[in-house]
Amino acid sequence: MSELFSRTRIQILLPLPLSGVLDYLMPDELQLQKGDFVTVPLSGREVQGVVWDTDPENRDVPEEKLKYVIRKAELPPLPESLMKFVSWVANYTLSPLGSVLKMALSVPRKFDKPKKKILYRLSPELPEKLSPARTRVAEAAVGDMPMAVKSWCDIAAVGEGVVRGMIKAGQMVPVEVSGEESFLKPDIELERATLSKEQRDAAEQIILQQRSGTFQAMLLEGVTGSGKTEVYFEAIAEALRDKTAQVLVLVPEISLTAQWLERFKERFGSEPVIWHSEMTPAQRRRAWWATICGEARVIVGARSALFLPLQNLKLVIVDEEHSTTFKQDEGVMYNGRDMAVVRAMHMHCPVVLASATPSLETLINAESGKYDWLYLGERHGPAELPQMSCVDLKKYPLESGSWISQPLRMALEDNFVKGEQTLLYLNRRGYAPLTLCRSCGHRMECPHCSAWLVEHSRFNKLECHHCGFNRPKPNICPQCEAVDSLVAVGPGVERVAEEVAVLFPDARLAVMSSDEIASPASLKRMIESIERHEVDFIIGTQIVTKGYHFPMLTLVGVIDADLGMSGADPRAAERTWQQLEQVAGRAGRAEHAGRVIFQTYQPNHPVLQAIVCGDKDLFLEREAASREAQNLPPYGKLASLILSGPDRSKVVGAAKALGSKAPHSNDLKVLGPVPAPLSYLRGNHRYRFLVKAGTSVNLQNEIRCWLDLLPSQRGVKIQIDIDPYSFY
DNA sequence: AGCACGCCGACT
DNA sequence: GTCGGCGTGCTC
Repeated sequence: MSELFSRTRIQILLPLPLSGVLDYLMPDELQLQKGDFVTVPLSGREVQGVVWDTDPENRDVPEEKLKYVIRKAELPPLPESLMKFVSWVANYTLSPLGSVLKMALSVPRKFDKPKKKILYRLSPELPEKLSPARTRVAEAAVGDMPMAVKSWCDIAAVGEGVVRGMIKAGQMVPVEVSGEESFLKPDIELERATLSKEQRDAAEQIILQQRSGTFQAMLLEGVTGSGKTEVYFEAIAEALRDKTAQVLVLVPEISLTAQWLERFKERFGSEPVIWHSEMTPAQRRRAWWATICGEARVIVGARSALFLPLQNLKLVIVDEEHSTTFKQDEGVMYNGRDMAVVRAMHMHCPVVLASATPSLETLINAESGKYDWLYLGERHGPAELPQMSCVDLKKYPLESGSWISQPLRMALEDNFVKGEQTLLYLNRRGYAPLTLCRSCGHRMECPHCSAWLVEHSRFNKLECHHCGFNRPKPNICPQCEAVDSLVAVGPGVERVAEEVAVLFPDARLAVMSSDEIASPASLKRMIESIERHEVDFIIGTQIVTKGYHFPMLTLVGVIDADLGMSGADPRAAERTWQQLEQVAGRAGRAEHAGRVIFQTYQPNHPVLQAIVCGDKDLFLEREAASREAQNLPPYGKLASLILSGPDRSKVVGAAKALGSKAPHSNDLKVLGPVPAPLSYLRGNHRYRFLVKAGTSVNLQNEIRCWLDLLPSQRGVKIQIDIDPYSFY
């Protein structure tokens, strides 16, 4: 009987943490193809998924278990290139396939047809005379394209009342459209910035590559202010001459790119489509639809934008490619910069990695010729760097409770007297990183993590920077009950600010850290205040390295240049270099010459030496040699495995069992298990393995086989991080 | 991710 | 004796 009906199996991938597809039956009335969006039953509920395969011969699951697909969504299918990319990322990161799919489908109500909307366009019969505001609206029109009231207000820079008034007067007429409101098209014919010869050459190379329709990674290197953005804007404009081409621009933190968006708007007449995780459901939906329909031409986004259903991707840009924010450190752990290269490879288009301080990985790829290398600005020879020097803290010891050495203090004074701005850089939030009982030696630690609680004097609180736990600062030691015995040890930006306030009672101070800056708007306010020279001393964490220029800033003091130069992180030196270089780049941008003073206990450390002589090549050479000697990325492959769980003995047991089965060969070493650098985090005990392998080893396969030797232990979670950036 | 199944404490 | 806590495990 059942043979009379064709019971065709198809394989559906659901956006759930499942490692593979589930089989379903295809109803006769539906012709389902790979990539189609469908709704299927799953243990009593309805779930949306994607047809991943249509192999009717696949018979692993008994037929009586199979259920029918409920319906097909009216939606363009998931592009095959995105399916390929999802599979690739799952395989590379050792994540469940469904978890990766979830990143591509993280859009609410995407299956509902967009509902009808009323937009407005100019009436064909406009009166001769219009008020100035209404004239602006009339002139802002793009052809006779209908737009929402809000869009009219934005592009004409008028209030909503003006547009509403015109509607009432019949000067604008309503148009009913189905679907989401369109995004404005970028206008590639607008007048462009005049490019230097060097910029034109770089842009030309990207354009040639882009036209050839083949994959190529390209490093676009140039100091801040050298015009990298104009170069790739030019390439974007050229790519958009193809009327269906899409361009993807990845940026480290979309919330910090207001200036970038301004420049884009100036060049292309409208804002690009934006994508990041903090968007509202309605915004996400609109951007996602515009992307899958091919209407979105330029998409700017955080790393998750890589998983958008782009139809005709012709160019990928990764701005600030050295930024570690491209690395996702939870869930599916991927590096947005590296995955952008893979995405471009699948799409047969070039990818441009832009930075003033490229990552060592990218530089080595450029040096070996694997990536094309485009420079802006003289890279060799004498650079116009600020005058840099070290203060050896062994020679000029700090007084107790003071973090500013005598030579630095004199420089601060000198600069203050001259009426110029000074930045004090310390990458440590809060008041003090450690609170200690003077009478019993008790350290205030987080109850959920093996980490000290950081004092935040503004709120009189102690806070854990790893899990967010916080408590009021006690007056009595919780251990020995001594009264008023708790003392702050070590500096944070708040404490340095306190010291500056004592040294310079008349000076105007600004503390810049993520604690002070709650929103992009408050950041903007602070930057403008600094630009207006309403501040004499800026005391800031790495938030100040994010590419602002303060023309009146002529002195930078680095409170602790040794921070982050020790420890197990193979990229610590490089990161320190990039941060110090970016901080140094803040000094003396305009006509004022700048100075940078580094306080250090290790004035002979190669990183500092290289920075102080301004010898970037020397530093990179040394750093590359050191990584090569240790077989670390990019000369070797690295993965971290973290076992964690609330029961310490279970975690240790599982780690030992796993350790005894660890693979070993000439080309692959497993180190560990050892307690992870934060051996207790958010209530979980953590043990870590590091897997180091040669570049020819298939690291993922080795780890898969290794983990398959043992059944998964309940109560113990295994986290795999391929090419880890975080060593906590 | 949901949702059911399942095995131990405070209620009518 | 039941209601319900959320730990574990499966979903085609």
